[in-house]
Order: sequence, then C-alpha cells, then structure tokens
Amino acid sequence: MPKSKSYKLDAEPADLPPEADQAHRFEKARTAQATALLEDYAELISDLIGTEGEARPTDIARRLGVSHATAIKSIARLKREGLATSKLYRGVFLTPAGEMLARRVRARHRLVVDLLVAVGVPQEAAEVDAEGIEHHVSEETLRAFAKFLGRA
Amino acid sequence: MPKSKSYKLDAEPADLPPEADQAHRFEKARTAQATALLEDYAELISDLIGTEGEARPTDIARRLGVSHATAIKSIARLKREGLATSKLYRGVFLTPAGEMLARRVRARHRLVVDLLVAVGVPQEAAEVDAEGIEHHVSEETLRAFAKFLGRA
DNA sequence: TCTGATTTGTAGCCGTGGCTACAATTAAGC
DNA sequence: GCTTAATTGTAGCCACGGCTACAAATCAGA
Ligand SMILES: [Mn+2]
Ligand SMILES: [Mn+2]
Ligand SMILES: [Mn+2]
Ligand SMILES: [Mn+2]
Repeated sequence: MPKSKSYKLDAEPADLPPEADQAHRFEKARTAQATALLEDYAELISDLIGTEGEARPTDIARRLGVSHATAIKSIARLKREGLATSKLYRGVFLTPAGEMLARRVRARHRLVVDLLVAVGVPQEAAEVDAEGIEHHVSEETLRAFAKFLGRA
Repeated sequence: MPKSKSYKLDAEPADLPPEADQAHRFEKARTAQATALLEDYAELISDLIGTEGEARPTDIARRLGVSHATAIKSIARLKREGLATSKLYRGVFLTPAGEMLARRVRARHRLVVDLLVAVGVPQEAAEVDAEGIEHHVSEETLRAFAKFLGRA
C-alpha cells in the first residue's frame, strides 16, 4: 500500500517539496489566527454567563477593550457561524456548538497558562502571553503539555 | 509626584479595575497579531538571502503559500515601515532595522521550538505551532524559556 | 537578436475587525 | 407616567491581507 494515509486529527503535510512544508506551516498559523477571535468571544461569553448570569454586548466590549460597535459586529459573525444567538436586551447566548467551543478553549487556555508557569514564566506574563499563544497550540502539543504537567 | 511612571520594557497594567486587566491582555494579543506578518517576512527574507543569496518576491510568496500579488503588497508595507528596500528584479533587502528584527525573530523562533520539544512536543508539531506561538511570546517569557533550557 | 517564459507590478475585488457618529430602543428613577 | 440614562443597533469610514486578472518589464534560449 502506498503511503498508508494516516487518520490523525490534524492532516499531515506529506513530504513533497521542502518549501511546501514551510508554506503549510504559515497557512496553519493564518488559519489559527482567523479563528482566534471566535474562540476568545466564545470563552468570554461563557465566562460572563457563568459569573454574571448574562453576557451583554457592552460588557463583552469592555472586557475585550473594544468599542461596543465592534463587539456587536463580531457577535454577528458568531451568530452567522452558528456559535451564538441573542435576544434583544437579554444578552448573548451560546449554541451547543458555541458551548462546546468555549469548553475546549477554556481548558486549553488553562493548560497553556499552567505549562508556562511550570517552566518558570511569571504568573502575570503567563496570563498575558497565553491569551495569544493558546490559539496556536495544536491538539498534539496540548497532549504533550498535559503529559508534562502530569495530567496525562 | 503622582504615580511615578515605571520605565520597564513592557508597560505595566497597574491594578485598577480587574476587567481592565483582561482588556489589556486582549489588546496585547491584538498588537502582537498586527506585527506577526512583518516578523515572518523579515525572518524569511533574511533566511532567503542567507541561503539563496537573494530574496525575490516570487520565492517569498511560494515559501509563505500566498500569491505573489499578496507578497508584493506586504513587502510594500515592510518598506513603508522602514524594514526593507527593493531593487527591481534584484530582490528584497532588509534595512538595519529589518536585520535587527530578523535576528531577534529568528532567535525567538528557535527558542520557542526548543522549549516545545523540551517539554515533549514532537518535532514537527513544534515547528508548526511555533510559527504562530512565537509572535505572542514576551521578552519576559522568553527569558524564562532560556533559563528552563539551561541557557540563562 | 528576438521571442517566449518568468518575474514583477497594478488594479480591483472581498471579508475581517478596528473606529466614530448617530439613531432607536429599553431600563431606571423621579 | 415621563424623562433621562444606558444599552443596543446602524451607517460609514479605514487599514490589512487575502485573491484573480491583466499589464509591463526583464531574463533566457534558440
Ligand atoms: Mn485568546
Ligand atoms: Mn483565552
Ligand atoms: Mn511566525
Ligand atoms: Mn518564524
């Protein structure tokens, strides 16, 4: 059998030209960046609902440090992608898909912070950097982090 | 004197409202994302010049996995920001500022990959994830990585 | 040399995610 | 209940970074 396609979660690049490999890496980073915003919103909305009982656009905007108009537009994108719904003046809600995403993202966020702290990064720096790093950590890397932290 | 402004490299958030803290983290991540492209270009151009003797827009585009038109527009931004110059059909060059950026970025890239591998991430996953992660690793975190790797 | 391939540049489109300004709606307080 | 404040939504602007299509310039080979 030729190549025997692997059935892993993250598709393999296959060893063709070496430059295509690099292109593939950049492409992955671009994709991750494109979903980063959705991930942060899902996590934040879930947090707000959990701690405040509701997630209003204004609060979301303030937490993210953007204008409410920007937040509303991004929320529109979340709805468009089937991750959220909203009732006027009743705040934003997550669909099952949105909830699932939020759970995954929250767990990943924590793991990344914990890993950073574990290798000696000061708590506050870990919190700051993790907010960006998290979106680029693959499942495979995440498993390695968990194992390193003794949570295999 | 009020507040006594701190003179650290990374400005401090100051402990005002707790929500402003979170906003600050998101803002940092957004800033990092905005410079990510410039960093990748600088590093790649430097690499190409080192290995091929020149960095032509077409080659840059192929390595990044984007169209040549996209690469040319991004190179225009590099020039605009004083990081690169270019002679027609003679390729792209880095200004001193660009060179400095490239060196910093390359060193950081390596450190990130090495850290990932050191905590058990498979080589290929480390290479892929590092391409995105690197742009969100602060100086402080980088120092922690170096120390962890025994290169303090 | 000159002709065809390669490279580079330009133009114009799109979606995203910022912003301000203004409008409309709802909530709160008197 | 009315008035005012807060919230939400809309409109319109911008820069960025993707893309395709086309044009121009350069390079290379016959
Ligand atoms: Mn984040
Ligand atoms: Mn997060
Ligand atoms: Mn990168
Ligand atoms: Mn890199």
